[in-house]
Amino acid sequence: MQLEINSYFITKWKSQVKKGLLEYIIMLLLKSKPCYGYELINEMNQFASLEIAEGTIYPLLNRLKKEKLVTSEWAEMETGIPRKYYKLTEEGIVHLEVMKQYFEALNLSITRITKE
Amino acid sequence: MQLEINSYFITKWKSQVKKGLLEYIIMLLLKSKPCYGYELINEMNQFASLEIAEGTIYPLLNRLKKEKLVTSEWAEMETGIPRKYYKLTEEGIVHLEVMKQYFEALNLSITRITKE
DNA sequence: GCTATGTACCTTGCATCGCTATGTAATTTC
DNA sequence: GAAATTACATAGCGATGCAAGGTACATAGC
Repeated sequence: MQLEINSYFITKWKSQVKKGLLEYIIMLLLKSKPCYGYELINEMNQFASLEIAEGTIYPLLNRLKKEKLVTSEWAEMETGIPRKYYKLTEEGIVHLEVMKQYFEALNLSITRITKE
Repeated sequence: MQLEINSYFITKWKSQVKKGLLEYIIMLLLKSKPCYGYELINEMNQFASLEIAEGTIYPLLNRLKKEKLVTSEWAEMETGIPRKYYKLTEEGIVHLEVMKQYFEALNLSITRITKE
């Protein structure tokens, strides 16, 4: 008997893994350089092979802004549509550090369990 | 000016990180040995420093059972309250492998971005 | 015996957040 | 001038961790 993968389960799971981790990854990316929303979607896809929807990124960025972890600024382009650039605040950097510690500790535990 | 940590944000974030990762960690633990629900809470706390509530673990185990990724079996104890032991199925092992690949790839990306 | 604590299971309802779907508007390409 | 791309935004749905509440039995201390 062939064991089949329940792709519905896996798809659902992947989407759940993104919850929280997305916020972390976005903040990591914003720490290295300010980005605009549409750009982040491409960066995520390229660097992390993570497909994310526009309906995910814009609410997320607004949440981070409301929490004062990022600031945004419109940038008029010489050519093309105006872009809203997001930048990590000092507070964002401090929070990112806490998140990093948590994630790395968690990650270590997972690695340990995996190798058991 | 002192930069304060918004613990509410961090608490919320940690809870979000657990979404999805919890399912993965539980399955990893169950692969190494069959466990009962109450035991998993302690194992999680000990091995992963992850505090999880009972209202989290029992619905999660039932979901996994419904998806046929685990089976359960009552074990009458010589002494003490009966326990419901959960065990990863063959299907569960195969799914866990897919999840492992996804998580490790994601993890690699995060490491890369962090060091950028 | 009786109370408190611990073990072990379960369920209801809320809050959060990724995603689909949809919309707007400007720009670029053919 | 039609189609595709860039770039933003929002409403509503679905999935899931958690607080809160419940049941039932076991054990330890008084």
